Amino acid sequence: MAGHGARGRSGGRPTLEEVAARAGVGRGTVSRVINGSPRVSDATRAAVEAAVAELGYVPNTAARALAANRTDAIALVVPEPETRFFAEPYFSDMLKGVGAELSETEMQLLLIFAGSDRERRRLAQYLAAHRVDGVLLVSVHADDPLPDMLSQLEIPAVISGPRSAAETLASVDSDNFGGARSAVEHLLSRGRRSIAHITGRLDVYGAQRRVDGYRAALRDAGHEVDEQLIEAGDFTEEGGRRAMAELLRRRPDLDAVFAGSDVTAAGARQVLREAGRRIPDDVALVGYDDSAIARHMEPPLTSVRQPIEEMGRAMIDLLLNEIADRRPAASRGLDRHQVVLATELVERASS
Amino acid sequence: MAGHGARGRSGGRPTLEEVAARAGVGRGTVSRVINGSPRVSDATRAAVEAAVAELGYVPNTAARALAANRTDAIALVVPEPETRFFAEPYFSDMLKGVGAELSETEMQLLLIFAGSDRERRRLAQYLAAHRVDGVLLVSVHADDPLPDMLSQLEIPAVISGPRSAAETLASVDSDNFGGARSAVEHLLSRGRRSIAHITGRLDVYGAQRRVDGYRAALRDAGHEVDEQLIEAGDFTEEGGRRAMAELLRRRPDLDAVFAGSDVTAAGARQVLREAGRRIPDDVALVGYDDSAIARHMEPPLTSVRQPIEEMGRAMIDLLLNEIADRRPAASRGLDRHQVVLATELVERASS
DNA sequence: ATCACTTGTGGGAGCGCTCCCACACTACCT
DNA sequence: AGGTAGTGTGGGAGCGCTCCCACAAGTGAT
Repeated sequence: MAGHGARGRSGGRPTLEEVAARAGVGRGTVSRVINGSPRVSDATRAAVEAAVAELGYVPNTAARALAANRTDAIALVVPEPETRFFAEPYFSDMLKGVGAELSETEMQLLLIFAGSDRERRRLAQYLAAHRVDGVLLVSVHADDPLPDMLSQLEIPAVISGPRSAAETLASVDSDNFGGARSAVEHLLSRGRRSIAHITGRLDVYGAQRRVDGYRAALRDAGHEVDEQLIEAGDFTEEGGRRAMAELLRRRPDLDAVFAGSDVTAAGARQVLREAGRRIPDDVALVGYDDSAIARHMEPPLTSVRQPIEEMGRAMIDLLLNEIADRRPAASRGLDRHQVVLATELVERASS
Repeated sequence: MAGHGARGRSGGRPTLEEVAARAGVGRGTVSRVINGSPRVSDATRAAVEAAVAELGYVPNTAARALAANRTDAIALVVPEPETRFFAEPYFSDMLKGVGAELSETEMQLLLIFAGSDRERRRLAQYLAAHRVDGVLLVSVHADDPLPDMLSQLEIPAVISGPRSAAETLASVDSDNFGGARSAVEHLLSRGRRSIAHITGRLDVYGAQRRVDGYRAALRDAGHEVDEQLIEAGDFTEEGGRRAMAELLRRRPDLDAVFAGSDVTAAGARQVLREAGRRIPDDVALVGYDDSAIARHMEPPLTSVRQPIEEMGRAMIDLLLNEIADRRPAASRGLDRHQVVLATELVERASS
């Protein structure tokens, strides 16, 4: 017996070779047809396609992956527990964009949660085995080792929300600076003059950019920035309450608040109410994210919308380019791939 | 030059062969160590493991898949659009159980949405290419061609919620019969005598079983079943309203309602209120699913809880067995693999 | 001592592709 | 006529594993 040569014969899935025999051509030619190479005559192509159809041929992915050294799969890595993934519409919107953009291609999307340490180790193993051609990274914290690991393994990756202005990975972001600026400009145009800002977690780059945008809007309008009106929050409701109380103590005369997130705004709103301030009559309130909270708040919250679905699409675009570029040892690091998408101010009754 | 032999050499990932050379053993031996075969001496095993560690060897999945004809991946197929997946806690709970059970193994989980026709076609192609070793099917409609396709392709599959009593696929279900019976027994024990039932969609097997359980509970308690007290619903809120109105018209004296789902119960509750019936004083109400709706209803709804997370775990157990069994052309179809898990009645103020 | 197992090991063959070289042909220039 | 490209095609080699056969060496019963 020659090895295990007969394994899986007899009625198994047809192979390239069998298609070639049926079409009366060579293996290489069938491969070219399957992969859409232009160097095939129309007659031959038709013959091969007929054979493929008759035999119900479907390429063996494992063989292709082995020979071509690629997997035709990319991973969306969520460094959070499943629970948060389902709780936040952010991920669902992002996934929608990613899925839509990917449906044009042959790429398979894998969704990988890496919330626990255990899961992180599994993921590391998984990536080390190069089981995907590229990685989409969402909601990565500043000190996460994941991005560096990906660089080390030379796996193409795109991050949503760069970790800093010096981000080395390809990244997609919304225009935090512009979004914050438009929120403040909106408040100014409504005649507000004493506009406070409750920031997000300042170790998140996007939160820093929002502070920058806040400052820029004021300065561009000829106002000077009063540091007393800026108080650090952390994206949470509790943080919003704390910061609002502090701001109210320091500057009881403030007439507007721009919060770093909708959740923060919800906390601020509560404190404002308790202090007897009416919204928007006494104090105008603007949030960030345009989440469900914003729509359901009383009064409905003006908020800055980020185009999350489009961000997902853009991430796929970038990633597919990275993957394609890598094939013929491309001009790496020449042009940095950073995409920034515009935000939109959604005006509601709170301002 | 011999072919493209040098491709990927120089600093590429180490191969089995290199590990073997380093450890001073043959290829076969390394393979045995990697795959945990017991037929290796302790000394040799240690030497190989050292070499693996030194070289940072990680097996090439594609090569393994090609040689062994398996993929080490299973798919969780959701024949719904992403939106519903995120909206319903059912999926999130199930995923939690599946993930937990799978984390013990080397299997990779793929999440595949097949809501649209386009996505369905892609899925069919995907499955035909045998890109997974097994499939988990959730929330499948009675007339879905997917299960048959899987049988045809001889891909191991487990379905959550059998399509009928004659389900051929391995399946995991909660005890719909017992759940319904315990709900009705509960109402009887509370002194209710005229207990109505709003069914789920009767083309869903689980809904039929609930009706059976309802009947059995009444009969076992020595009551005869009044068909006038059974009205078909469809799991929706609107269906609940319609059915409740009808029941109230037919039997204005009813003093309890067992609804086929919490959502249905919500619809029924609304109609009861409008008819001036107090819950639970005039009419007791029990739902099914123990969803968030149940907890937040006014008054909180007594409901039958299904152990969804455990169902996820059980599905993985079954599927892994199916996959293992299939390898050596096993005794197929002898014992049908049907698991039924117990439900639990969660009593709240509505009954 | 002989036979029969058992245990551990090496390595050939093969999984089904892609890549690339070689080789026909054809077409168009000198 | 000879050269030089360009097109289409066939098929060898190799991707990195697993499977299995062959065989060495040890162990015990006869």
